[in-house]
Amino acid sequence: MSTDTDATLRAASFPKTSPGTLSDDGDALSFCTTCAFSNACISHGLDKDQLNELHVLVEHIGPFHAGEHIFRDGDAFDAIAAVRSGSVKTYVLDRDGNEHVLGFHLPGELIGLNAIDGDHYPCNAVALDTVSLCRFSFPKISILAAKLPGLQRQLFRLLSRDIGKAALMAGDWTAEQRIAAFLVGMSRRLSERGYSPTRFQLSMARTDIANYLRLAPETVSRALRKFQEEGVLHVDRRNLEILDLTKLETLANPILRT
Amino acid sequence: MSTDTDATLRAASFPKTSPGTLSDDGDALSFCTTCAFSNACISHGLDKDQLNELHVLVEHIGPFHAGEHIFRDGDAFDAIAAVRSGSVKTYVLDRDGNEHVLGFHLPGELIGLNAIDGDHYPCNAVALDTVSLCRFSFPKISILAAKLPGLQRQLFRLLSRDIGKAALMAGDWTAEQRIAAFLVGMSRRLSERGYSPTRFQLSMARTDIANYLRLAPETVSRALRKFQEEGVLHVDRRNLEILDLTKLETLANPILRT
DNA sequence: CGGGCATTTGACATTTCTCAAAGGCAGTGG
DNA sequence: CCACTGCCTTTGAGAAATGTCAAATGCCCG
Repeated sequence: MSTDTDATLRAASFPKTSPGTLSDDGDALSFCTTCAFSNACISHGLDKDQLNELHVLVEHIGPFHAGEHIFRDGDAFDAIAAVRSGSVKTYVLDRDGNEHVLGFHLPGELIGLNAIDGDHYPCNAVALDTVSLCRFSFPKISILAAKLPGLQRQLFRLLSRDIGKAALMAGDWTAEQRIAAFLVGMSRRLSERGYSPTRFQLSMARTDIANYLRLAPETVSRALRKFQEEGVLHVDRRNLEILDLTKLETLANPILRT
Repeated sequence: MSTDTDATLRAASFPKTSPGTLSDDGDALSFCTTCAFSNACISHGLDKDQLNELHVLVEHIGPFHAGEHIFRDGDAFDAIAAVRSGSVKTYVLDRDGNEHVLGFHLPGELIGLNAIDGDHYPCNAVALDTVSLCRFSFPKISILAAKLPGLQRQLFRLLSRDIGKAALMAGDWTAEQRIAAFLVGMSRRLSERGYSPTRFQLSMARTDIANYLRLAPETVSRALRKFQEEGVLHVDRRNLEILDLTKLETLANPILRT
């Protein structure tokens, strides 16, 4: 279960902030360079004027600090958000109180897509480190989407993509395959954002990785050690260096289907 | 791996059929009573005229016979479809040729939603028994969705819902919990369509159930026998009678989160 | 009636989990 | 600056669930 260092921030944070936050960093368009959603919209038929219409819907919110919740299971839904910086974990608690990690969200990725069906978020979202977000009011973006076919299409695509992604980890794979797929996935997602595909720092605890992959933390630990012994990986606490990406990709192949 | 009793039907079937098929059964609106999608649209703000605009996009296709493919991994995507009758299995083959069942689709449910992101279907869809479908051209329905906020919203909701559903089975649950959740799910989905929640016939083989739940067929068999010995279930080949739905729901509780 | 599958059973193998404990890094307070 | 405390992580040994393999059974359909 996640700790919440300052629960009082929660109510004040995700719900609307003052309009001023939009230009807090002095450049309302700056998120374009860090927000894959916005970028994708450009490449899917939105021109500059249309993109501006999208921009006025955006609120920059945060920062959230590690352990702070962005939203909680049951909170009223009215916005999706793109991660600008930091990383976010989404999870649910089952009725026995057990945590189930649904995913990790890196810069450029959207959170809250699974809330569109319903009036409430169906999961919790917590910051793993210092997190800034772009908030998109969903009612407003829906109205805009009706006017801008490119935006509508992009939203459909993003939703559709997540359906496929969720099925990814669902197969019955060995612990090593799962972990390889996780590492390859992190590598690819980070490199898309301009980070090194081979050297990076994990923002989540081993227990979170294990929970996400449906393994015991001990199994994750042992597999990482084995990868290190085989020269595939260099592990130093949360700092990773992938020494043989090809080997990991081969292991992860059947999962990633790429 | 699925057999395809008549591969030649494939190319001719899912792609457009003659417009005449819309009224083949003499009642262009008849699918409303069997298609949850259409029903949901009504209850989400579409009036009769708007629904008619939706109807002209619809083509009734089929029937497909057991083993026939509705579409295949890699086929060009341009339509989603609602199951009118029968049931459909979706699956992928990994590069080692192993089948992975993604889901089963009963009357009223949509297939092809995970294809919207991309120009090709990312999986195969095969009829498990005799199947009729309503085909919705996706480009056309997108255009209509831009005009009808209720339809757009409904599409967003359906996509979002599938993201959540995919995460459902992803947890690490015991064989009994998985099978209980599967049975409860079937029961609920069938009763939504007006069938008995306690007596029904499975349209899929044990191996498909096992594959879907990521269990060995033997494990499914043993679990069903155990349920029968406990008086929870009566099993006769593919005919099931649920004797103690409450017990199954209790087992499935943490998975279904209901 | 016979062939081909799907399903069930039993015995056994193996992966992964569980439990218990030690090690190590980080932040706190003296 | 150092010791302390707490949490995350790693290790090891044993247990349990599930998978694998092989074979028998029974159903469906030609």
